[in-house]
Amino acid sequence: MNEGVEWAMHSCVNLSWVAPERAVTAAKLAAFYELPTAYLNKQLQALARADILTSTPGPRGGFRLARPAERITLMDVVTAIEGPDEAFRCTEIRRQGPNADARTDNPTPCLIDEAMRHADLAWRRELAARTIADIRDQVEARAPGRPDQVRNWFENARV
Amino acid sequence: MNEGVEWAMHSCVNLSWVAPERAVTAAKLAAFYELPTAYLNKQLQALARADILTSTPGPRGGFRLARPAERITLMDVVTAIEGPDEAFRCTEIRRQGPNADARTDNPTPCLIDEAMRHADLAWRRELAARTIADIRDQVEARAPGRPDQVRNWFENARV
DNA sequence: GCGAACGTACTCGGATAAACGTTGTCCGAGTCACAATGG
DNA sequence: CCATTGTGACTCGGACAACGTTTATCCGAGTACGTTCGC
Repeated sequence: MNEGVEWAMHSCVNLSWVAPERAVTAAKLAAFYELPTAYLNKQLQALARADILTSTPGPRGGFRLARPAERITLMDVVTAIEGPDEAFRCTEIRRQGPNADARTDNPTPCLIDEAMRHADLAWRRELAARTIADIRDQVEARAPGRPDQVRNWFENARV
Repeated sequence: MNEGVEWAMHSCVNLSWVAPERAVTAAKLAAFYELPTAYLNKQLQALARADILTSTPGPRGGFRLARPAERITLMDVVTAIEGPDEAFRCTEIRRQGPNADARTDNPTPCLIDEAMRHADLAWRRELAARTIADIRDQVEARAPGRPDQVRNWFENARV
């Protein structure tokens, strides 16, 4: 799985602590975790394309959450970065070879594909059940000072 | 996800239809679906290393299931091919940067990692609940003649 | 005729290249803020 | 003093390389069978 998923999720949680009208630049988001700026920018663009973030160019520009953290699921973030395709892709090899199912219009689905999709669906269901707000709240419960710390650093840091 | 997973699963189902003492060569298993022989062989070796198949060299050699199909789960096959690592790997970026959690011995786990592992676990649970025998039985229910067809082809095919 | 040893062909097994996707980087287009200027 | 305009710097955005993993392939080590030779 793409490493950018981890970066994107942490960045979304951090963005959930800044004032809604304040935008944070990709450079600051990267500096926060010492990540390569240009590459994180690429991931943030993917989040913007998926309408998870909104991006504003120019001075005072940057990224901000496009909607409340309660409505951003981990599944949304994964889909934005990794793409909508599921991990297992059935290539229908049973249609090839000397013993291929004769009927090319065979309506019966590949049972292996079906089983893999079932598992994939369970995975997606779990991710769709957790939001950025859930993570944020749990962090706040363990470290009450964290929101202010993050907000202040983004406000004052000199990148 | 590795494409070999699909090949391995189909091959295991096919092997479940041959007599337990009859070994099938990698060449025949590959010809059945017109797959690249040498590369399928690589996947079969991985299955053998995971004790899912047993391999015997020399004439009349080949591969056979190491245990009844009822005791081979789809999870076993995926693990054998893809490796034991989970898809998402937490790199602990929260420990990096100016605002890193001060305590390096911080016992609190990364909550994002925890959520991803939870989803991964659900995925694994689904795959562990399905066996090669389940697939085999479902195929037989839909196509009663399939077992004989496969067995005979493996017996008589001239590769 | 029977048993054992030999040679042979066949199998897996791991070591070795090519292709694709991910990772990482760079510079240009667009935009907002600020400052200077004129009324 | 206030509105306007021009400048400038700052931001994202997509186009451009480098690395690593996956895909694909090949040849060698080992084995069981069939044959041959000796008794």
